[in-house]
Amino acid sequence: MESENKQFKRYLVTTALPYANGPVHIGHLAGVYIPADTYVRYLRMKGEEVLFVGGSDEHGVPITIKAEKEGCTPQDIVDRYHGIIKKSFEELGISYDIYSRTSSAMHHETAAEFFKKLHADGKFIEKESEQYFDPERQKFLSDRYIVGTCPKCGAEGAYGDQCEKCGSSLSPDELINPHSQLSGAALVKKPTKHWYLPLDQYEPWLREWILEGHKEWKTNVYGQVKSWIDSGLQPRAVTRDLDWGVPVPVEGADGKVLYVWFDAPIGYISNTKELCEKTGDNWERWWKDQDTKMVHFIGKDNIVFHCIIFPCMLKAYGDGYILPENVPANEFLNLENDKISTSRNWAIWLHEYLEEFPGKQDVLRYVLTANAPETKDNNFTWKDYQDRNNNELLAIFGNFVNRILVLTHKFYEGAVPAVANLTEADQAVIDEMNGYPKKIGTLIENYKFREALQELMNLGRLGNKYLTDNEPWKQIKTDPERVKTVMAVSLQIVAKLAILSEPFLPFSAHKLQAMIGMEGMKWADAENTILLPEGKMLNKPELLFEKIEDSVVEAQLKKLEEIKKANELNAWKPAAVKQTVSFDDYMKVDVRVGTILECCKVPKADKLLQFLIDDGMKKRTIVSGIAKYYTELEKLVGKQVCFVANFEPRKLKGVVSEGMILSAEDKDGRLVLLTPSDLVAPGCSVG
RNA sequence: GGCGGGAUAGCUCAGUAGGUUAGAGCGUCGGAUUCAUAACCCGGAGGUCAUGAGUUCAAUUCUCAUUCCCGCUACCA
Repeated sequence: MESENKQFKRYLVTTALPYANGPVHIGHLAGVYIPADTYVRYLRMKGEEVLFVGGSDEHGVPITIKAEKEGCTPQDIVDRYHGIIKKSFEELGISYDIYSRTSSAMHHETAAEFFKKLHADGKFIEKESEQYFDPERQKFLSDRYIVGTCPKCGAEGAYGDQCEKCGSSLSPDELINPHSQLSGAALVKKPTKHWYLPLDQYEPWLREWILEGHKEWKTNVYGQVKSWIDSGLQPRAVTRDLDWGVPVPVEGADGKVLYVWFDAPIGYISNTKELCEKTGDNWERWWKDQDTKMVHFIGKDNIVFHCIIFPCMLKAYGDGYILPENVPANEFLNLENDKISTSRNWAIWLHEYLEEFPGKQDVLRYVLTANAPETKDNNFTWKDYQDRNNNELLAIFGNFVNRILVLTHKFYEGAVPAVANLTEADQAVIDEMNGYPKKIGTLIENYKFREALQELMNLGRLGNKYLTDNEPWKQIKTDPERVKTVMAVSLQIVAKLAILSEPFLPFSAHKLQAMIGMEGMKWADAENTILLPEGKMLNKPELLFEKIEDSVVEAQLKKLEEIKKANELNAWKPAAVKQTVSFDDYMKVDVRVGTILECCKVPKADKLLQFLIDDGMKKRTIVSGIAKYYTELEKLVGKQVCFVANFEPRKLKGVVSEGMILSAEDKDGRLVLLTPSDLVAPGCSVG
């Protein structure tokens, strides 16, 4: 099963489908799209047959929510973001053979067919469960459409999966007074049928295929897959009650669509078909031929889907579908020491970058490759961006090219001189430079893009050193014959750079190739010593990179600073006042003061503290989710707190809690216990 | 809390199937140079390899515990 030695006839390369509810940012690029594009460009230059497939993931609940919020249709949302994403990828030079979308007709057809066959072959199990139903709209609601009062912070408008006020994750059953976000109607529970893929049945096969057969996968990927398999796989629902997506194509499935994780990876197949239909190619040779090598480029949050679930789907389908040979998942990129976040607008958006930094695609590609999160989360800073541009890309690569071309025009009016009478040192340099194509290529084939780029720069360093060692600007006065050889050798290095930089820096590579009159070179060509023959006329040199000034970086930092400020201002206004309640209703709640007698952490729970409270009559146990904010527990003993005395007891992590301790939630989410300003008798009521 | 990944020079990262002085790039300091976008080239300084134990003749590398960061997942009457 080891693929190390196997020779493949063609490569199918996929990139995680970006979710079309927002634009693409530098985290996506560094983790997925730039490494994938570098890989693909390299393979093409090697003369391999490659298909590079991408597309937008356009189904799922968040898109429908966003549409609801903005008062438009889901299709409007995905049209907008698909447009932005596709265009920005093109401008960055991500060289897809096809970038399509899961709302396409071809995808709907393909995904439906895929489901139908699995269904017909009995690969699913069917289960019925009780779900919330909106009687007015006559449909089942997904978690996100169910709103109610947050059981934790009491905020109105908490969603069935999460309260945005306090950030706690919820299940619809926990919500107080659940009702429909669509109609406002109170919800009822009704049984609904769904189809499940029994992943557990594929466990022995997964073990064999990955744990035995793919020990070469990256540690983060292998480790996570192993832990999933070892802890026992569960059947996973492949359908949902929703009206946005691919309708479930069997009888009795009205109002149901394919679950987005089931539908999205099939998009790789649909998009392949869409392309092949246009070009007259046979799509099956890409997906059903053991001589095709499939590689999925993804981020670490996607490992399970691409290593376990999608392979199980393909395996269940059978019919010769191939499996990925590798899934080089990357870690995450931070921005200025803070997690990138779409909702907090903490990101550098690709489409904005392209607008603000015209012609600087390669700078971004360079920086994100040089600092790619290949083994651990990395940090992007604008200072680093500037340094890498000014001190590496420009100073080593751009500068070397420029010095050579300027000298060639100065000494020889732009005509390449001949290599003659090589010294030992010349030969050593030639040998070294001829080794780079292989060195860099091997690194790329092993997904070590950062190191590969480093080696490319080392070729530039080799050139700079050779030049300094031989000082042609001095020798031209004393030994012009010798200078011809030095310049000729240097020019071959420039030519090599023009070829080998193409996977990483396609725009600059093409610019350089045009300057020295080289076109359509293959990777293997770079192994030849003489790429620019004697007498060849070079075009006028232009600068490949320009210096990035402090002011540019400062402007970007200021922009981020403002986002941070705006976030602080927006995030914390007091919550809207809740619905009016009657005095009688209020009096039903019995709030009292109690004295803390004991306090300890609840085992195996991060957030829970267990209190023993003197309520004036007895000792009662109350569990409260404030462990994060109170670490010195001994200091709490003796303090008085307010608590709800007449809640039904409830079991939390095995401990029965008899009430709820009241605390205030500060704007940063911190919980602060409420304590009477003077000592009072335990058990006295608060009102 | 469970599982996975990570913690190495001022910064961003490599690395060690355990073995004399732990690497690279950038930054910094010094030198040399002027063909080149004040870029290049040479040299120096800079690390108790997160913390604490254990195994070993020997641990940054293996084992265990702890702390912190990231992802998945559980708990917040």
